[in-house]
Amino acid sequence: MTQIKSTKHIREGSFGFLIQTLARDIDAKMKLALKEVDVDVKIFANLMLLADEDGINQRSLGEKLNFPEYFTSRNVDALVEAGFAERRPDPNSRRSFLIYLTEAGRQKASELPRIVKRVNDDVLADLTTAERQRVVKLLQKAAGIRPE
Amino acid sequence: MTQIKSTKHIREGSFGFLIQTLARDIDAKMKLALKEVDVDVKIFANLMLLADEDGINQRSLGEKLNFPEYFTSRNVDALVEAGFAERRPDPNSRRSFLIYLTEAGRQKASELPRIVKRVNDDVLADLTTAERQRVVKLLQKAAGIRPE
DNA sequence: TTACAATTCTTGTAGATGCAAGTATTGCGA
DNA sequence: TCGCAATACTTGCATCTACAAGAATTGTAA
Repeated sequence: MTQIKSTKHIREGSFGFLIQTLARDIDAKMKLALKEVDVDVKIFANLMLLADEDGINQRSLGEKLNFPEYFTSRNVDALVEAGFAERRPDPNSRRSFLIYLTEAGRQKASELPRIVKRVNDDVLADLTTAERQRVVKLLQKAAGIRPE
Repeated sequence: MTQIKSTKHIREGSFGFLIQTLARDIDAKMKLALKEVDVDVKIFANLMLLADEDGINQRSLGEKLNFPEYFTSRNVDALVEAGFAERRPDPNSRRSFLIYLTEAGRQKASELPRIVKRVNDDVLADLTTAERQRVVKLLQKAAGIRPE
């Protein structure tokens, strides 16, 4: 018998539904894992990015993470408050700040990659290594990221 | 030269980061698309599911969508308020309701699949048909959904 | 039957998020 | 150089979300 186009079928075959379901799941798992190192999930992405490249302004920080401006603004507030980063005046413009990690921030950031890896491995437990690589490549393509 | 393990590399190769980025993007697009048919993104998943299978209680509605209970409770509130569904007493238990779509709800639900399809197609524009099928299969596997 | 646990649903509350409006600064064309 | 648009960032507010606690009902075991 041919497959009925039930909404269940549509839903579970929907890229969007799958993404949303996985996003919720990953978010909860990250939250939990980040508790171990006392990092709020809210600031974690910023912290990792700054470890790689600080001395940038908030706008470009946000752009690199696909975060809206107001979000970055508040995230930097939280980073500063946690003692992980500081805003320094931009010598080229008085309307922007350059964000630098503190030593504490850099230290904390170094603990994050293993957390990320663990959560990813957990979520992808049912996939083989080859499948993981394939799905990441496909998602990069969908997200408009070209692998270097 | 070998690839440096920059956080940028880790981030963009991270399943979690990709999922979160895509989730945000899809959510925004769905919100926009659903405005055309005057449906809040909050209730849209419930509406679609109920079109396929109503007369179930809130608990199983939530389970099918991987939504927590409190979320379903408020979603049904919204559905009822919008005139798309009604709570009827469960003949088997006074502590649960069975949720049924109204005619308006059923009518509205019938407009949704094409919206879902359009947004999915938009997000997946850069992927071939074969690639789309592959990524959906892989995500289903990661989400623990077995294709029938 | 009685007491206690489990089920089903709701709600209070704190914090997160998104939008739009606001401030300050800079760039640029007339 | 004057005025207006663009840039960079912040904030108020309404809404949403997560968590935990609560209320009503039902199941169960002694």
